[in-house]
Amino acid sequence: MGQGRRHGPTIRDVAAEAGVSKSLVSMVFNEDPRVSDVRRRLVLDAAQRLGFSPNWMARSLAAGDGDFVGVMVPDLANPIFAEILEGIRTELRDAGQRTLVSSALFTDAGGNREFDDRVLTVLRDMRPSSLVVIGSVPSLDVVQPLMQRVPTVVASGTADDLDHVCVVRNDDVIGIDLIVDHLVERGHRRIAHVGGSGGGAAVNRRDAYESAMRRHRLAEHIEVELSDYTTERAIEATRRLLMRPGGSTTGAAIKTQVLHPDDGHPAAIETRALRPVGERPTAIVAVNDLAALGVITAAEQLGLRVPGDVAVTGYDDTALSGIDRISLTTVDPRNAEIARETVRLLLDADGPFEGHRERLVIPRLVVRGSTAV
Amino acid sequence: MGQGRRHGPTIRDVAAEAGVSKSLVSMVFNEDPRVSDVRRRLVLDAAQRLGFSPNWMARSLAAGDGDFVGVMVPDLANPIFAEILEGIRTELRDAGQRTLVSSALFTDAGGNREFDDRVLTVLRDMRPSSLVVIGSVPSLDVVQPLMQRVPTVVASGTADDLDHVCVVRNDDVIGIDLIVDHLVERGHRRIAHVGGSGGGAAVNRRDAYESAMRRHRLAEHIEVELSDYTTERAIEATRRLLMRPGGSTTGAAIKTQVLHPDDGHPAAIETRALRPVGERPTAIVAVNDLAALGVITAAEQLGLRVPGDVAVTGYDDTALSGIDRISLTTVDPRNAEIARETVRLLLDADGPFEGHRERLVIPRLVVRGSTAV
DNA sequence: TTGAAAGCGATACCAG
DNA sequence: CTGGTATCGCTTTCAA
Repeated sequence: MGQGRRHGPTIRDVAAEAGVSKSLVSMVFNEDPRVSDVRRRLVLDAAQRLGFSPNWMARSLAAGDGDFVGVMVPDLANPIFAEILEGIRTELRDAGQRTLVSSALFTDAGGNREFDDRVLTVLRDMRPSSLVVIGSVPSLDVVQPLMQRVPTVVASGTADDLDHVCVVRNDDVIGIDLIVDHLVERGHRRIAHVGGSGGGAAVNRRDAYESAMRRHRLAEHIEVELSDYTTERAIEATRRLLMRPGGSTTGAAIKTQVLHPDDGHPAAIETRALRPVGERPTAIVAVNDLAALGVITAAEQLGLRVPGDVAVTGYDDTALSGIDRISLTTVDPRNAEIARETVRLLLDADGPFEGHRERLVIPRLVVRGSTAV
Repeated sequence: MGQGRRHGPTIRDVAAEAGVSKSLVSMVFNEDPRVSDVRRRLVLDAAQRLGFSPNWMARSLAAGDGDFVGVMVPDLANPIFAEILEGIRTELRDAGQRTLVSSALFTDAGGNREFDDRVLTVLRDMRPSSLVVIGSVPSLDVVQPLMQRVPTVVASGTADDLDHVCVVRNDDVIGIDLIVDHLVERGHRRIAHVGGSGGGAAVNRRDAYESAMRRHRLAEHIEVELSDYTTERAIEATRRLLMRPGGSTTGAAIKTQVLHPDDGHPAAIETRALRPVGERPTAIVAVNDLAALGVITAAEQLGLRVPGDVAVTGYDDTALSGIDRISLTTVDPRNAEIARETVRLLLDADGPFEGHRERLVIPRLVVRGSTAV
């Protein structure tokens, strides 16, 4: 029977306890200005006594609006998204807004990362008053119905051509320009790029790299070795980049120690051909910090010194790059600013966005040891 | 009026479209075995045509049970929690369970990390059929009412004395034992510890360190310098540990370059007193990888080589420790196993847990360069 | 089997 | 300010 008070007190209980009507209780918890202070205290005390707190589901269901900002972070593994998340959450809280954040990624049997669209379903049903997506979502069209109803902003991700969305991200063109300018200034001419694959920012950065090179009249030295955002792919790409194509023995033959991944001891000695100094890039621009790490690792395994023989740059200014032993020159995308702008847009909006807008934050160069002269 | 189809199709629409009653539609979506195949197809087709999907809130509200596992991750900034989360999500999915994960932390104006208990409210209202907390929550008592209703497990965190909870974590005593045994085996006797503060695992690990030292009859060399899990605190602790107390000049005077955090260039030269070799620890056990990084950084800034002058160990086996330039000997807490065990407990439970249980996973030593001989 | 009616917990509108 | 009533979208008896 309904007697079993299985789920805590309801407004009816509070109303009874306070000796008022259920409507009054509802109004009190909705901060309706029309209730008298006396009544308010009466209700609040009763609620306190009963340990009552309004049921959020029932509220959204009835009101047709959950009155909170829904935040989706597909990829929690990426520390920069966690950073942006905290920024947004903080800004939102300062603005007196409630937030509900949810993750949506999992790894399947094959080790592939998949997207759980049920999370979107829940979010939709909860009727958030606005939506934030941090990073890129595999299939943003699942959110499409939601985006048409509430203002939606994608922070630090891409959502090409998608309507009713505002994208806030750092300006990759400026960031890469800063990097290339810096390298050129330090005397580099043979500047290569490791990246270009993995979607979103990767393409922007690759294009920006090529433009910057042309701007410096270094078009002939443009060289892109494909890699995604991971250290592993970057290691492979860098090996391709630094060694003679096809492993030919024309270049200077060098010994390379391949370290065993588990114990750090030499597992094998490779003798392969490095590209000769005159043909080899003296600087490598990686698509992000993680990839830059791969570049450094690969270069050093090939016996090259960083930055002595080859300079390396990253992107994102993750905690990693600030470590003494890494000391990576990189670009700070200014995530705090991205978070701030995201929240500002959300608060200013009083309805779904029209068309597709973009808001670019100006990044900043962070010079460290990996490009020292 | 209600005509504005503001929120997508409902079961009523589907019922009308299919020419059946709303109840039937509900039963179909709840996989009630009593509906005939003909009717089922009829309903399913109609739903398909209308793009209908059942509203999760309304369902939880009416059914009094959301039929999903609620996962809370207070601290998304820590990569090991993200790792466990993905593991749990994957296991749960393989078991055919829906998951809703939510974060609950934000940084306030003062830079302190605060806990947003409203998230717990939502979770409670959604009526999850079970609950997972990844890591430690500041105030677990907020969840208390929930824990009494549904099976709750804390993965990789602590919840001392808390009732109706099962804790799954790695066995810190075994982990630290492995570390200390390894160091002793490599000839170290003056082994110090950096950690002990920050709650939860920190205390366990400190105690385990002291026990292990005593077991090896090295009680006289026990030395703990307080630090939490962060690189910054660890740097400070390590400086205290390696320098003469009070900055006296009795020890060998050495020059230390303090690098400017922004550009990696020397900002100042400190001349302070290092503890003499005979008194200084030859190995430092850090509470976790991040702290170990601080230990390495501080040691090297003081002119010591790692592992040449001092060996360093971490804990957690984060991606960081595997990097060539870091190559940190550490302990793998076997997060995948923790995730697996967590889900197993949840699925086996058919009601809230009784008392306070703990499930310990046996960790594994990962030897790398930072303790090389 | 199926369909009608009574909630789940709260909001919203209405006349009193 | 008050109650009563309709509603939100779905589940769940319980007759038919």
